[in-house]
Order: sequence, then C-alpha cells, then structure tokens
Amino acid sequence: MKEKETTLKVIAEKLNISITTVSKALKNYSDVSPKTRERVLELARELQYTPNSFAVNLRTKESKTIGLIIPEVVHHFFSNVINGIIAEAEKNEYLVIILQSNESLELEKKQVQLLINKRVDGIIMSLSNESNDDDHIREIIHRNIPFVMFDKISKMIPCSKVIIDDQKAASAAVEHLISVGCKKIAHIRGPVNPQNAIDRFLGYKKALEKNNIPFDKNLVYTCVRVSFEEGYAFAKEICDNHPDVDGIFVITDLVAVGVLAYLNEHQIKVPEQIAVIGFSNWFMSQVIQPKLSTVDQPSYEMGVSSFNLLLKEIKAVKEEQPKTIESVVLDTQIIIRESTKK
Amino acid sequence: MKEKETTLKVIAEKLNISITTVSKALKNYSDVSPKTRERVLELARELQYTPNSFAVNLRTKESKTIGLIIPEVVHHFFSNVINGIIAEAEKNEYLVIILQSNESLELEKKQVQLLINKRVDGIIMSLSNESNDDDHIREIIHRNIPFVMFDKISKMIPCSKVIIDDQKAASAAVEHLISVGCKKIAHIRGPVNPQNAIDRFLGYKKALEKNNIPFDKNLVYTCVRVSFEEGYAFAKEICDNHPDVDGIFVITDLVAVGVLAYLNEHQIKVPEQIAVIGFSNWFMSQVIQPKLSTVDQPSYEMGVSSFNLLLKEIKAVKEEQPKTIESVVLDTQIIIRESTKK
DNA sequence: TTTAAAATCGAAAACGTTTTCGAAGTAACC
DNA sequence: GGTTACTTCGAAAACGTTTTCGATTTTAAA
Repeated sequence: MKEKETTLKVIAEKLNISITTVSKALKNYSDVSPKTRERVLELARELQYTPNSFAVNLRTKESKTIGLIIPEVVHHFFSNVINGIIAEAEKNEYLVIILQSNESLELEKKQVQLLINKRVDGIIMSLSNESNDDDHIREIIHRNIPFVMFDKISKMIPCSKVIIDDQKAASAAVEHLISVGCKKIAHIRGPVNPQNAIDRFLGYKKALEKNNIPFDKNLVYTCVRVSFEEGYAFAKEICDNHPDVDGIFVITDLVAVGVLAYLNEHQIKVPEQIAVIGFSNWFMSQVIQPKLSTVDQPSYEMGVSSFNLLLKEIKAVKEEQPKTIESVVLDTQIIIRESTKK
Repeated sequence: MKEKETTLKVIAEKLNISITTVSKALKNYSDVSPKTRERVLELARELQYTPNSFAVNLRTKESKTIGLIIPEVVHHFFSNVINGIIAEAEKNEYLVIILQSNESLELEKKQVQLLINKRVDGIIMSLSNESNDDDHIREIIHRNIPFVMFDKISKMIPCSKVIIDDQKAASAAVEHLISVGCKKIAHIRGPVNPQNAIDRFLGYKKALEKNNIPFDKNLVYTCVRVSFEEGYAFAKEICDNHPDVDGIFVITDLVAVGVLAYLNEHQIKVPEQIAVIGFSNWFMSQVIQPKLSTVDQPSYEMGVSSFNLLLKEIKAVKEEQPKTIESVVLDTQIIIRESTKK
C-alpha cells in the first residue's frame, strides 16, 4: 500500500545503472553521456524524485538552515527584522528556524543549545534583557559557529554585529525636544541590563549636558517590562511629582503610547504642555492622537544586513578561512509628528 | 588546529569499547553495565558530545522540525499565531521553520516544495489570498505529510483545520451595530478569494436579512491589499456617496483604523454619526481615538491548537495509522469600545 | 561441577547521499 | 597494430547514528 520513496537506488535499479551515475546525472556531472542523463532526468521527474535532505545534510555537513533567537515575536520591531531575515535567507536558499526567548536568560540558553545540537549553519540573535556576556554565547564562538548579533548586543562578545548608534539617535531625539523649547525633560528608559537601553540613556544625558540642562536622576524612570501600562503609570508619576516637566523621551513607542494615553485622559495638552518623543517608529505611532514623533529604526534592513553578515561567515567557515568579523551601523532618522510640534 | 567533532566513534575509541555500547549507554539501554555507562556519560560530558542530528534524522527519518507558511509576519494576528505555535512546539521539543508567502501563490508553491524537500515532520499553513484549492496543497495530502490549515483555509481540502466561525462572528458584529441603532450599514470586505472574507461578508448579509434591512451591494467595498490606506479611501467614498450610512463593519482592525483616521480628520463623529466595528482585536485598537470596537479572535490559541492537531497527525503517521483529520472551531467575542457606544 | 539464565557486549546492516579513483570502452593518431 | 587520449561508467568509502541479533561472559541454580 504505502509507496516506497523514490531514492537514487530505485532509479538506478529501474534503469539498470549504478547509483553513482544517477547521482551524477542529476547533478550535471560531465562524465555521464547525454542519453543516460536524459533517461535519468525523465524517470526522476516521473517518480517525483527529491533528494533526501537528511542524507545530503549528513554527507555535506550543512543544512542550509539558520537559527534565529529573539526576545519577542509579537513586536513591531522584531517582526520586521524577522521579515528582513527570512526574505534575504530565501533569496539565498536558506531556511530560518525561529525561537523566542521571552526575555528569559534560561530559555535563551536552552535554545542556543538546541540550535547547536541541530547543527544549524549559523545563528542570528538579539539578546534577552536578562542576558549579557554569558557562557552560552561563548560556546557559539568557541565552536566556531557563524554568529551575528543585532540590536540587543553585548559589547564584550567578539562577533559580527548589526546595530544602530543608539547613543547618537537618543541624543538627536532629546535635542529635538530641546529645539522645540523643552526645558525640563524626563526620560523613561529601558531595563538596566540591555546595552541599547544604557546607550539611549547616555545619549539623553549627553544631550542635556551639551545644552546646559542639569541632569536630574529623579527624572529618569526605568521600565521593567517595557509595556504600555508602564508608560501610563510613569506618566502619572511624572505629572504628580514633577508638574514642570515639559518633555519626555521614551525608550520605545509602545511605552510612549502609554504615556500619551495618560496625558490624553487627563487633558494635558501634547505637545503644548508636554512634548513626547518615542523610539522605533511603530506603525501605531502614526495613527494615534496626537501622532507620535519618534526615531525611525531600519528594522527590515537590520534583518537583511544580519543575514548577509552571517552568510559571509558561513562561506568563510566552509572554506576553512578565519571568520570575518564585521560590524554594521545603520542610520536612524528622526520622524517629527504632532507630539513634538510646538 | 581544528579539533575534530566528538562522535560516538571517538568516545568508543578512547574507552576501548564499541560504538554500539556507547550509543546504548547514552540512551539508557538496559544492556550496558552501570560502570561502563558511567564512564561513557562522563567522557561524553567532558568532550561535550552532542549527537549529530543529521545522522539521527537520516536514521530515524524524522527531524523534529515542522514548517509554517503564513501570508505575513508583520501582522498582529499572524505574529500571535506564530507565538502560539512556537511556544507549543517548544514544549514538545519541535522546532519551527517559518516562511512568508507574501500573499503570493507562486511563492507559496515554491515554499511548499521547499518544505517537502526538507522533509519536515509536518506543515502548518494559512493560505495566501491568491490560493485556494491547488496542486501544491494536494501534493502535501497525497504524500501523506501531516498537515493542518488555520484561519485562511480552503473548504475543499480534506485536512485538519483550526478556524473560527467567521460567518457567525461577522453576524454578531453587524447585529451589534444594529442593536446600537444603525439603520444603514456599509461593509468593507476582504479580497474576493479568501474563504474568511467570503464568510464575513455572508455573515454581514445574513444579519441584515434577519433584521429586515435591505442588502445594498453598493454599500460593499472590496479591499485588495487590506491596508490602512484602503480604509481611509473607502471611508471617503462612503461619506461622499452615501452620507446616510451610519455604521460600518470592516474586515479587520487595520483597515478600520484607516476608516477612523478619515472620519476623525473630517470631524465626522464616531460613533454618533457613524459607528465602526473592526475584526481581530489588534493591540492598536485599544489605544486609538475613539477606541475601536472589534471581534476578538483567539490568535494565540489558534497557534496552540494548530500545533497540537499537527502533533496528533505526526504521531499517527509514525505509527502507520490513518491520519486523524479533525476540525477545531474556536470561540470569538465581541469587544465593545467607544466606536460603537451610542 | 554442570547447566540454565541473565547480564553485557559488539559486528554489521541500514538510512541515502556524495565523491574519489580506477576500470573499461571508444576514438584518434602515428 | 600500438600508443595515447578521451568518454563513460561503477565500486566503494564515507558521513554518524540506531538497532537487531548473536556471541560471550557472569551469575545463579541444581
């Protein structure tokens, strides 16, 4: 009943030739005569032959598959990166296995191990908030597995990276607030650990210094979950405790939208009383009231670059060359909308 | 220089025992003595042995990997489904390869072929707008590959499915509009092809009939790209050509948000002049002004169910049983927010 | 001490492919 | 006819694992 799979062997037997010849015919080797090649090709088509990738993988030691570990899938920025990665991977005939760390170090470790065991050809990764310079990452490097990190990286790890200049971008955002007249600017920052939360905070601080605005650590609020709700809650705290704040720079749009929700509900005029700028240019930001100013981050391009860097490393490793370690820094752009148009 | 991989063979040689015994020791076979088992386990740990999955795949004929094809990754509904699938897959030690058809039939066909060639253990899929009852799907069935479709399905294909009752949900949404006093209700529908666009349209029509509201085909607008921009444009058309329309049922929230954007800009009061209800409960809908009423679709649960149905089929096929074909219909729920609160 | 049973091991085949290398056959040249 | 060169083919090893089945050794029973 169950038809047996078409393998090189069954083709060979039906044609009374060797497996070797069949294999060569299908791969266009020069040492097979035109007519046997034709016979093989025809029978292969007829029997719907598709090479058994398990066997090919074993033989060639590569699977044309890469692994991707990100903190969250349901996330405007990350889903756009995924999009870029799988699009570019597809062009190069690679498949992508996606894992979600849920911002958990423990899960992330398990997943790295999983991918190593799977022997994917390479790994692309954005760190969870909990992780930093840890053993599991070191193991990837140590095993000489092609590896690139993007966005949420660790500066300590020697590997290819695709990032934006968070510090510069944050500075620009804050300077934009200053340019529209803000004198007292609060910052809702990301968690303590991630490098880009740190950099954006430093950018904020630097912009203040440069413009002779005193830095006040009481005006800095730290997210844990980086959520809408936190934005809402911190906005309340800011209004209650620092009624003279006239600008807020927020770690990311989702949180900024929470801020706007609170301000709207309490009839605090944006941008007249408080100007707000976010980060990442989520789609949502252009449809809410008032439309949110933000920093555009080229997420799709980050995905594309990440894959291409990885591909370079994969090729290098295949040819037993030393891995090419490269960093790509992509440009950001301030998007001015209603929330900062004084 | 390059250290050679730890295989069963190197462990066997170092301990002067056979490959067989090493393999058995690592897999807890009963016919290996406690002390050799211990020696093997220790050396394996020391040499960081991880089984070569390529070889395991070849031998066992399974890869513990499934394929997922969806129209779009950057999409609130689909990214939530992905989330559910990979979470459930991980629990069961499966990995997920994700492909994006970009709503293109041609790409979808290529991707199905890719997954078949990869010999994934099963395939989960949501159809692109262009596809329906096509050969590539038939081939999956014909090859007896475990297969489940969710959300955007084809009724013609005999396979496991996870859906909602789109017709019923749409009817409920429209009846809600009627219950808040709408007398003339327009519908912005999805593309002609997809089953759920058809079903939602039918639900709309049925609700009108049931409430003795004449159906007017001029009040039905058909999206092609299902975009924010289309919502905006159709809202204009509706206002220009049918100023007495007092309710709009929109295929999905993204489009509905486009509608709201137009209405807001032209000072048309929602819900007083026109009530609007969307579909899918995108996050965005609760943060815009006015907050959008919608139909909640259990996206995460759809992912979970889809995987579990697939797993059932995988197990059945492995045991050479006939595939278990099942359909799961999940409940939806109307979420009433400001856009329909008259 | 002999015998039966239980415990422990390993040889070998199998999964399906790729690739090396040599053999056989054919054609071409002097 | 003899040498060379070229074309066409296939045997065999290799990738690393799993599993069957028989062989050997140890232990327990008689």
